[in-house]
Amino acid sequence: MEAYLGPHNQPPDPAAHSYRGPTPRSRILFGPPGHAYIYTIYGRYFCMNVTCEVEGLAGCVLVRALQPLMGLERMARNRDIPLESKARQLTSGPSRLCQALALNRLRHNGLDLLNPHSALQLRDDGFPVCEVLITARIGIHVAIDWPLRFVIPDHECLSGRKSLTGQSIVLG
DNA sequence: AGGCCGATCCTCT
DNA sequence: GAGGATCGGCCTA
Repeated sequence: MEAYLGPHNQPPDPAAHSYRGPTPRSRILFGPPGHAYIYTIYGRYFCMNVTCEVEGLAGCVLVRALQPLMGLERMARNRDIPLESKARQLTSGPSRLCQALALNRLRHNGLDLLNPHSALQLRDDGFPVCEVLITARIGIHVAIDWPLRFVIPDHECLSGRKSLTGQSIVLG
């Protein structure tokens, strides 16, 4: 995951969509926490974030990768890649995982991920994360060395193998 | 009204 | 490792 900070932070995060204040696209970021912010990138892909700050402030995490546990064949079909593809090919990358889960801006932007009636929900599956590596974010052209990317070291499904240098922290 | 460009992915070398 | 696809959104005039 990667964090993108709202303009209330000092210094403000110039890589964030919320940098210049609310716009029609970024209004979800200024809403309540725990909601999906999905945007179109390069005219053909989507990326999904989870809003994190209280209503009125912006701040989110971009989900860059996930480990698929079930429905792998369906994800492969959604991605239009061979059914026997490895997990990494399915969901390693912010737009790949949106393809795999068939997430799009029209249907999923703004959904409350903590509402048990939502079509898309965020739940704790109890996965034991014991070590997190903090690195620079990927694919941006400003604030390129801010330590705001959080990864599980050496995980099979990591996106962007590059820039794996950073500070390691142990949880618990 | 027009122009620029991106929190990417895939293909080809 | 480099380059093209592709278009909505945001800025400037």
